[in-house]
Amino acid sequence: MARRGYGQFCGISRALELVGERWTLLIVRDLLVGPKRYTDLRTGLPRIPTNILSDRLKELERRGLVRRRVTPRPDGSIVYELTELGSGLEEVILHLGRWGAQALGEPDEDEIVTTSSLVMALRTTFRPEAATGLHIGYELRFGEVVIHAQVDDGRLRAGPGELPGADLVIETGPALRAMMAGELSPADAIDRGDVLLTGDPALLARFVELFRIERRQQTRA
Amino acid sequence: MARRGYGQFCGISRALELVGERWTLLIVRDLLVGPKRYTDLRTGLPRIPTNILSDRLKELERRGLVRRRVTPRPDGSIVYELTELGSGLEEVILHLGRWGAQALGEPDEDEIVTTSSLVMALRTTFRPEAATGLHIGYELRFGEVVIHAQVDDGRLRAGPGELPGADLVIETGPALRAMMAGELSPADAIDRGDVLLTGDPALLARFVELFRIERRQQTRA
DNA sequence: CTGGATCCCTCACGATACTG
DNA sequence: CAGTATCGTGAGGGATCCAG
Repeated sequence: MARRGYGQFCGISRALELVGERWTLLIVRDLLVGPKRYTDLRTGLPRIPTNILSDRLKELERRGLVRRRVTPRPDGSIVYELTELGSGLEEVILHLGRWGAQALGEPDEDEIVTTSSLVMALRTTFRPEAATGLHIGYELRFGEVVIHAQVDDGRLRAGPGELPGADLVIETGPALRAMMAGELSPADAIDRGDVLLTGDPALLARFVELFRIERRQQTRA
Repeated sequence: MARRGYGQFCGISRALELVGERWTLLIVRDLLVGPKRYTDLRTGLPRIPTNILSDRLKELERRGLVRRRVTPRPDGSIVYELTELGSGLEEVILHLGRWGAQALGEPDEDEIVTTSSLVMALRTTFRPEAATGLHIGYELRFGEVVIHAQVDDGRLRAGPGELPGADLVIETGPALRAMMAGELSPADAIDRGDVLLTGDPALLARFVELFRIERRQQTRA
């Protein structure tokens, strides 16, 4: 997108010149979950052409958002990770995801759910005010994707992989969004067989209070 | 950017499919300041090709972010305004501008400042916590661009045009960013002749407390 | 296997001219 | 004022190939 910039001396323009190109913010989204190798990024973004991924990473590095690092031996592989400047985009991406979630609807048949997108979906929809005093560990299984979310008194730690000793393991699919959007009650979802639980079933109702897709963005606090 | 979408069932992807194309978020930025006619938008975005502006407006309307409205007689002109969905992007854009402002540096010689971009710059950098109990009206003149900012106890109303009876009128240029970023003290700016004041000069120091470009984004509250 | 580079093709975007 | 029409260019898409 920065072929010739926007010609405006403005923070928003500058931001778009830095990360406004196609695919760029999705790469940042995945890197917000943690450092990743080239192949990890390709796996998380199956539709990105390899030359584009290569271009974007080089530009992001040149612009100071991403650092290319060789991990210590013995594996000695290359990982890409966000610099402090790049990490500063977290709030932007969380707000973007919050806004976009209300436009999600049902998944298109060619749309997939990836590990990083699901982790970020939880971070996006988490409501700290609903989590005061709570200590719950969730494991979430969406098709092949397995992630976890540990809620501790208004704080969330969400990441890839399972959570041994989780209070509740939720196996589900597209019904998850419907529940989080308040279009489908947890009870109905269970009845329909849209979710499979292992652990305390009451914690599912709690889950949809903690992670919620708001119908409408609040206009201004 | 949504030629074929990203193929991911994810709020961030969906958001980028809706507003990720080039120029789109700058159009939304301008519309956040208020409804605008086609020509107003062209003036505010001099580098946008007219067919692209036309395309973007049509797509934004089709996607439910923008409404095309004919103003009541006698002028009967056409204005574009944000729907509630479109207005929901305000937080995204404010965060984006906050992040991008730290990468601004000195203006390139072909970069301009527009009315809407300056209004949004103030909204972006406003710190409510620095404004408790204050009641100040500023008029800001940046080249040809004239805008105003009325601060009232933690709230900001910023818009285009002058502010009759302003407590302080600030005439300035690129030095404004340097001051807001803490790279240039208000006193030095006055000494150098980089700003021209009409009103209480002490309110300039207050201004740079109210509107500040942070060096680094806070990583996470 | 990872971490890319290369090639070709298409279509979105850019520049400009023109119209109701 | 509010766009449409036309046409050229280059970024992005897709497949394949290559080096460590």
